[in-house]
Amino acid sequence: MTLFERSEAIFLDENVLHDDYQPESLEEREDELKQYTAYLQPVINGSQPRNIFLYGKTGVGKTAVTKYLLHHLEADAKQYDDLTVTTVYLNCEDLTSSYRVAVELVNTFRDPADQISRTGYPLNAVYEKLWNELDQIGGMILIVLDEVDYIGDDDSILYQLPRARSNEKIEHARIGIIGISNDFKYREKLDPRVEDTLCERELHFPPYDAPELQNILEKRAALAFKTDVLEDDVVPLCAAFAAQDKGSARQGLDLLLEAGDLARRRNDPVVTEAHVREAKQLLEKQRIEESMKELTSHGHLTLLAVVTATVGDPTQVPFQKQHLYDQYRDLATATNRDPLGGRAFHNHLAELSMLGILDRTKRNEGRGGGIYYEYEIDVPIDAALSTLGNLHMSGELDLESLREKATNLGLI
DNA sequence: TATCCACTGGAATATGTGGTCG
DNA sequence: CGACCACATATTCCAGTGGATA
Repeated sequence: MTLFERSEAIFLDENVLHDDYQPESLEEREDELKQYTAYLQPVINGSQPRNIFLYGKTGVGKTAVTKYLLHHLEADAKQYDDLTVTTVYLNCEDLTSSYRVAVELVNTFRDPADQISRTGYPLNAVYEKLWNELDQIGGMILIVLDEVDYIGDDDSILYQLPRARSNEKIEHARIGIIGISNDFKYREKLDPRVEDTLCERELHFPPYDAPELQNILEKRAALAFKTDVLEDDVVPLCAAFAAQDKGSARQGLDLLLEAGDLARRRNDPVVTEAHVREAKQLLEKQRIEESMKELTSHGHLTLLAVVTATVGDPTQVPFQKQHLYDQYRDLATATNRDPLGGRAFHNHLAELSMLGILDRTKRNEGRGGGIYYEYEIDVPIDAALSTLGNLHMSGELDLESLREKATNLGLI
């Protein structure tokens, strides 16, 4: 009996739709590409590279264009004997401080057997190690910091790096930084010293509109899918969904991939509009489950408090903090945890709202009422319960009876 | 128009964990 | 081991907030 069998039905090469795929040519970004190339020109000439700052929403090609250009830059530099170009790409999404970024950089340069740990050293010691590594490599070193805005208020690395040479920390290397951010207000938050060095050259990436997205998706779809497996309205629909949301190509590609995968799993011969719509819901659901899993146990209890309150009295549905806090404290005691203070609980509610798991509405009832938020669960209750059920605290809590009650009340 | 409610949200400070180094 | 280090989470404190109401 064959357990695994390669399905030949839908895809030619689904990797083309994945995040890390590097296309041969880039669509719809000619102007940015031209400008960007000009900014990088000094590198080839062997002079001090300019720091470049890119901003634009997620999935508008910032990272793709950067990787594409740096790839070419490294390759084209090989023809000049007196020039070595090294590029480093670093995504800062879980590097929340300059310290972490420095550690990460040192580790990417070092041998896997010779890594340093994320804590323990004084900040200066890590910088020293970093200068050493950079100096050993020498030549032109371009450091890409994707999602720089994740580095919090401590931006010291952003002015240490470009100045390292003039401060005589290093002598054999010239450093250029390319910062990428999807928060264009980030620039204003920067330390002025950082702002004028990091943002020497700027490039703005606007969102794609529907026709542009459609063009991009069509090019990729042609490579990814077999001929005639896509119904005519599939690509336009993916493009439209992505355009009306954020104008992100990433989103459109994910949608296309998921729709294709859905069709393949069902052994459907073609991908239809219905697959796309279903894929959209599936992706959304995955996103939310993902963010629910990453919460701390108090975060989970907070969510559970909202569920409990909702099931307890659905007529009262948007709840005020105090009511939820009472529920939460009962749950915490029931699971032998010390309940958090009110302020911390408030932070958890705020975080859940940011993630789109709770819906938060500001209210002001004036004298006798005051200003407060009302919270309401914004994901299906059974989804919340099943995700919570898969986590560590299952067993300590009677989620089943909650589910039962919710079912009886018609909430599921 | 001044008041007042029920929080909100910033900031300073504390606690606990996981790490280096001599 | 003890002195130090960075960091995530919490706690404590408190100055706003802003519109319905007296």
